[in-house]
Amino acid sequence: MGRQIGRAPTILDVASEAGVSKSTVSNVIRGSTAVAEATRDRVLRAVDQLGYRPNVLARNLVQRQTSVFGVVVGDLGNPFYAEMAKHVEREAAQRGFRAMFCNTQGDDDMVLSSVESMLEHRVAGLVFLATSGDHVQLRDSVGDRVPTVFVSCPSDWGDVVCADDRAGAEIATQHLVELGHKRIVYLADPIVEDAADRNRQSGYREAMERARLTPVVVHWERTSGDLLPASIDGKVAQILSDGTTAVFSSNDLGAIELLECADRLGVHVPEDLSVVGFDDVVMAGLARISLTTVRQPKPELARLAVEMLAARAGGDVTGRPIRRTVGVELVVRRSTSAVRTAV
Amino acid sequence: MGRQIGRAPTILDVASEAGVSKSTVSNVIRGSTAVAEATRDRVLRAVDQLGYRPNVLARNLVQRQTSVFGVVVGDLGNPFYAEMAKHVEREAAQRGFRAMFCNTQGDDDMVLSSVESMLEHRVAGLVFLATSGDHVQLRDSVGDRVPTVFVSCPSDWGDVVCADDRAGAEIATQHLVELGHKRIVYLADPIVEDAADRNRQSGYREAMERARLTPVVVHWERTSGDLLPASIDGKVAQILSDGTTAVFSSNDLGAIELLECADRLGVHVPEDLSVVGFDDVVMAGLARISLTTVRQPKPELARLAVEMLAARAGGDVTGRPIRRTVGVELVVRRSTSAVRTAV
DNA sequence: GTGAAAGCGCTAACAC
DNA sequence: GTGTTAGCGCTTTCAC
Repeated sequence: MGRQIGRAPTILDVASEAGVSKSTVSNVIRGSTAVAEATRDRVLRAVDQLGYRPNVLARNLVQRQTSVFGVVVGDLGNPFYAEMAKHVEREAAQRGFRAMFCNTQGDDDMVLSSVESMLEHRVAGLVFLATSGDHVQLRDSVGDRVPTVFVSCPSDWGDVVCADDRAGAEIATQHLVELGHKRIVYLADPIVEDAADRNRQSGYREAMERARLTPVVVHWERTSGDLLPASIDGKVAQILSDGTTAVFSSNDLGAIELLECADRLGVHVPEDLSVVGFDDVVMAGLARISLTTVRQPKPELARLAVEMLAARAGGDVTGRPIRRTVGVELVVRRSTSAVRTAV
Repeated sequence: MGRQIGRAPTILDVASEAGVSKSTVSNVIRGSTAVAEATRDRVLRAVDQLGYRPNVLARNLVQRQTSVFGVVVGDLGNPFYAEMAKHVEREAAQRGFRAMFCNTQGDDDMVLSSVESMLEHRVAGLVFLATSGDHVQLRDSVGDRVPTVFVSCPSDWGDVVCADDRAGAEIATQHLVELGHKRIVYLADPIVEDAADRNRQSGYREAMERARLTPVVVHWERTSGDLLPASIDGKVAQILSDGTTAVFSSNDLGAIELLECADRLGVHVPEDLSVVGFDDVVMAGLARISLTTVRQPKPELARLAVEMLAARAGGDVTGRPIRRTVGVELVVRRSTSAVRTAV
């Protein structure tokens, strides 16, 4: 008899409707082995008529693998991550993969539980988008069961695709040095993943030391992921009061917040203070922001990461973790200028 | 004996390891019916030792339903959508649902194929985040098999959760009217979903007519989703040349781009031109942008949408589509001011 | 309280 | 070419 109403039609319903066996239907659906023209037509008609849609779950169960990537992202509210997330999804889709997202708000426990859930969903791969997490515990939980790629956040395990943080920081600092700045502060935004921050810091230090200048690292404090209120003005005022004429922020968001502070404090950028960021989010290019920054090639990062994952998922690549670094470039805008000669 | 190596352990492996039947293991995992304390411990130990992780696919297959929502979003590069996406994911996670995202770039075909794929994955519900698509065709393809909610984009089918577009546009326009502006242009950004745009336009028209002013609607042209190059300066110059002193943009991104244009053209905001946006993206609050705008309550929109979907998925709500409208408020910043008295 | 057995919707040999 | 069959890993009656 007919199938139960209210239930999605199955391959069996199609089979009986078309008067063939379910394997034949299966063959047709997968565009597989030679099926007689006439049979295929009958099946297709039945599919159409019943509004049949293959159940991916069942397929994945028997094939023992899905075509879904799990993407763990710190904060979609941060334009850099949002832009990266978009590119990752696009690249994945182009290769026939869907993307499951988890926004962890930078909470380590959330990272762990999200990953757990994704593994239970048997994702074909895991993408970490700039997640700072306890990598040891994470590694334990992921094991080597599923291909994993860290994007824009160097890790000591799993594949890594990241920008050349060290070189980027170096050219950014060098840019400030060449403008004649002596007292250049490195402003560390806690949102930036630790390992990435270390690399950027080391690039900064290198450039500073080469110029025989003293590195000064200041840590930005954040209570949440949002833009900060005026409460940090004091801290910034202090930084500026001791002769600092330039700041290199570990990311654009921090730099933009600094710009806000400076405006509030009546400090002119770039006349009194030069500011350089890192990332080159879209916002940085707005005329009113016009932030000099180090551009990360977002589409390329995403492409390489997904390519890697797809290759591993398909078994085309196996073995030891692969680490790819892509170049960055300095985008000079109007937040930096030559240091003002002392009066 | 022993399970095959290289394969994830199954409930059966756990069963034999613990010396019980698989149903017992199943009972333990689901924290279900009374299981003897001792048995539970043995099972748990085995789970731990084997690193067993339940296969959600198998569970979903037999239960005939997943706990994954499909989220269709136009462009994660647009901060408003990115912020909404984040909230939707958070709300879903809190209720035990995962989120599968598709970024459609505003391409109708992409919407359709994304939805198709998500339905094949048997998502428990569908969220449309401001997707302008062919709703008729979409409806055909979704049918009434899966709960669907449109967020911030009114639709004639499915549940709808959206801001009060009409009222928002009205207060925005009213604000400009009260500031003494006579020639107020409505700038329509094509990114904004059609139905939402219509509502905003109608609010604008109403306020204009009440003030006995002539509505003027100008359509923004976009070649891609990105911020526009200087190529639109001409068009904007033209708008401004005919005595326009205020513009109400159908969204913040358009308003911010207008700000850019104005800067380039040497038009001062708000002295020469007042600008109001719609959405209140984070960027709008930056001191350097300081855009007067209509705030959409993003967290609330997301919460209501997910609540709705979860209720439908759980069968707690059935029947005709429900439409919820949430209030908006005008956030006055520094992009608007009283019209300058003619010299 | 625990186990046996029958599926969930599909794929993938393997016969015919 | 097409049909038969045996699972994929789990839940869920229903006996014991």
